[in-house]
Amino acid sequence: MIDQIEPRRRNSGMARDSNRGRLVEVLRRQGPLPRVELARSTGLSFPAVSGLTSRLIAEELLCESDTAATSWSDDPDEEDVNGRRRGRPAVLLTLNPEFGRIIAVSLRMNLIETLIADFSGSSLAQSRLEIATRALDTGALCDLVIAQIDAMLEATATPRHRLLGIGIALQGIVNADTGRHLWSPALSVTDIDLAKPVRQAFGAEVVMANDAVAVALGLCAAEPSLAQGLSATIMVGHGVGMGVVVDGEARWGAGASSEIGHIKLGSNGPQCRCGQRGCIEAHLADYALYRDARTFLDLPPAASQQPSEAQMALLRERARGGDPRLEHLFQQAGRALAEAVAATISVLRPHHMILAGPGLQAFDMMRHAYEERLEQAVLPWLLKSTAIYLRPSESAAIVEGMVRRTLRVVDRNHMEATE
Amino acid sequence: MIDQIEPRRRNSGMARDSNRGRLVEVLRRQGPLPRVELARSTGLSFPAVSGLTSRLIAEELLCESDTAATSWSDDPDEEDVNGRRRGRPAVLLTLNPEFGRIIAVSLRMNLIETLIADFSGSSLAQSRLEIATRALDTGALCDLVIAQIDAMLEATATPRHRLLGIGIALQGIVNADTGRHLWSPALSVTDIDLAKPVRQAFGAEVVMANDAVAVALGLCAAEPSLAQGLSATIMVGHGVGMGVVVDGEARWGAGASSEIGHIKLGSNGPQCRCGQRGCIEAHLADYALYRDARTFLDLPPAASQQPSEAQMALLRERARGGDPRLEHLFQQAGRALAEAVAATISVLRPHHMILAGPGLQAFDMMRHAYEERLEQAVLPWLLKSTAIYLRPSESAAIVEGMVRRTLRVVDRNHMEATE
DNA sequence: TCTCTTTAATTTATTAGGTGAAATTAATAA
DNA sequence: TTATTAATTTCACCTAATAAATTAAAGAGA
Repeated sequence: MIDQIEPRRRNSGMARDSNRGRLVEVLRRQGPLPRVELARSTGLSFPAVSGLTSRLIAEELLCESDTAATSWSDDPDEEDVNGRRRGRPAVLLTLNPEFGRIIAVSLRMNLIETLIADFSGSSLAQSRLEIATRALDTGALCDLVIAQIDAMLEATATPRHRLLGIGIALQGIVNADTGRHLWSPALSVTDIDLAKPVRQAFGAEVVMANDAVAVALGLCAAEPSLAQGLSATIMVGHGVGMGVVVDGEARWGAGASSEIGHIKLGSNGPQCRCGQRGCIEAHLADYALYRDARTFLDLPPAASQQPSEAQMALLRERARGGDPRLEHLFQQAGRALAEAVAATISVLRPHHMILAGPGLQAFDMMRHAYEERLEQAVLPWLLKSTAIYLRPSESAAIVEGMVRRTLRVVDRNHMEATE
Repeated sequence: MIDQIEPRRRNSGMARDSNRGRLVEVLRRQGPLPRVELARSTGLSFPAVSGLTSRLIAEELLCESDTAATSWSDDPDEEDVNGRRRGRPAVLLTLNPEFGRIIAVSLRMNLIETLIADFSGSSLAQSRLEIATRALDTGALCDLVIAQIDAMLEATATPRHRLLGIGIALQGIVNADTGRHLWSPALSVTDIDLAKPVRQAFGAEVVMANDAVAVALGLCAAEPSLAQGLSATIMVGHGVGMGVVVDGEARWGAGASSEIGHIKLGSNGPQCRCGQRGCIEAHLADYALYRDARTFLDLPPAASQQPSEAQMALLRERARGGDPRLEHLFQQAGRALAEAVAATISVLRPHHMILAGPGLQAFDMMRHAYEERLEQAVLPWLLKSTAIYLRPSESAAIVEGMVRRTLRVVDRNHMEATE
């Protein structure tokens, strides 16, 4: 039923695997639960859970949920028709939504999405700003992000001291050690430190992440089966990125994100945005497909090399209309995707391989070439031991995932702060 | 000086991060240390260390080392010329070599190496058996391995109950979940369970690992700087494999080893042993180089497609003699190696990238093509953030690494067993 | 030689945070 | 109303840490 975590008795204090922290983690993952169930899933004794929760309630981190109607048990035998059983009814505990709020920002080519959520992870408000991001310099970008966050705080009447954390997902390359943002196709500036000014402006923890990592976390949070073992999520869209998640967490050597899009398919190939030639991205990303299609097709020019969603939809429509040159283009993209999957499986041997992002809306046209190449490019038994999923997720997955990631960091900080 | 590990106070019992376990781990890594130093590097208090060590000594896991002459401090200011300081002299503690013994076996193409070590990791005896491994069936293989282990026990007068663990490193593919050995170029049989019969024969824990992983662990143990962060070790020899080590441990999603050798360089290429075409291994492994060289050169045939060390030495000698066709072959191998490194860096973004194995004895001839291709194939800033090391290690590294790996498992089992 | 200083290790009292068993509480069923 | 049931809390105790004080073993100096 609910996964029985190995009990870790008689330890304490040390933050992330303190029993306090584990209670919060379980509640975060499995929603409102009564104390008995918390004891079962953490392996702690009832008295321990009782004591810990009463302290957490005193700190206002938890609260007793009055929606006693919702049932937490999966076993229908234990309930009568009203969802009520004999005996003292269980009191459901939840993360107290009023404990504080967090903000998630997704920064992409020509688009800044912002979302504010309460401590339980429910969205309170969100905004979407279309703007020519490549035209911004470092200062303007910071100001813009800060203004967006401010607008969200104001819209939900959130005083600044209630803001617990800010998560920023970026398309591009984030150095996990320094937190600096090295390069992004969405920006003309490079090697900027976005975290620091935002942290100074709000005095809240700022969490940076690659957008593929954010999507990967969002997907793993949504489907518990993906949160077990090693999962690799390839994001196909404006670029081709990858996020790696181990047991539902984005812990990794050097930053959880991979530059899979810049593996080369041959020593000579189409020009990639990165300056090198023959990158997987240069066959598969939307800008590459659109650019190549325009060499033989009459299509409207893309603003700053970046086709809009509408323009990509138009391209797909034309391809489905039966143009053999376009068909060939998408077949090429399918092969490039297969190579990305093959390299990932060969190097990482993940349990789960997830293909996500808007680029997969054209997967029907890539499928044949993709499957054909994949079979040639991966050892059969290796392919067999990896489950491949298609999730042509919409952009909301990024902020969703970023909310989860930010909350996890906020939880940890609080556990460390209160010893 | 000695790296200060974050103290993890007031927890216990739970095996692998119990404080007992951490003491053993520190001693395993840093050799004989006095109690004061143990307290410093674990962050525990003196009384805690005192109590824990006295219990470990009672269990005969530790002992007081009488080699008081050796100095454990790196700071020369704190010592006088004799290596002695004022005050009560420190009593060095060591892992008690007499606590038990372990055996490491390396199973490769036409070669079985076996080594027996005491609990402190010092080698006591070893053997080397050349035999046509591909001629063996499952039963004969098991019998052979068991006989080799028996011979080692006898040679060192080790009673069976003193054998704490057996580590077996195999060239090929090990399924970490089931422990079964799926495929190896050294064997004609597939999907065999070597661990079970050996475990039954000796009643000791059996640890299986890929040979590249064993080498990776051995290298990380030998050079502490490699044990920090994510390190990827590519082994070039009879095949091309990779081992991934995170913070000195071989923990990984699906088994710590990678099938990097079977990433494809193009959709059509030379035939690989695995049955597919264009694998990196088919350009880089010794059998491929030798096979291709024989198409235009008069060389003695290799026994069961596997050239001997002498034959490979001959090939290198001829190539250095200046045959342009051989030069081209090794350049091709250099490019294949560059692609392997490029794919690894792009996917994993490791802190350390180690190139190891006998195949690198020809690296001087591959170097130019390797460096040229590497620069084209990896994003420059990504290449810059990865340190690449050359370690054309000899075969001893495999058993060395396997000893470390086996001892770690044995330590853990003991910690769990004694609560 | 005897004492002082220094450093290592241990003893003692205390504390944090867990445990199991039993008591308490709040509901349904009879 | 009373029995039954299940969730939660109380109580007494236990383990493994800590801090402070003590003991141990050496060199240095009179």
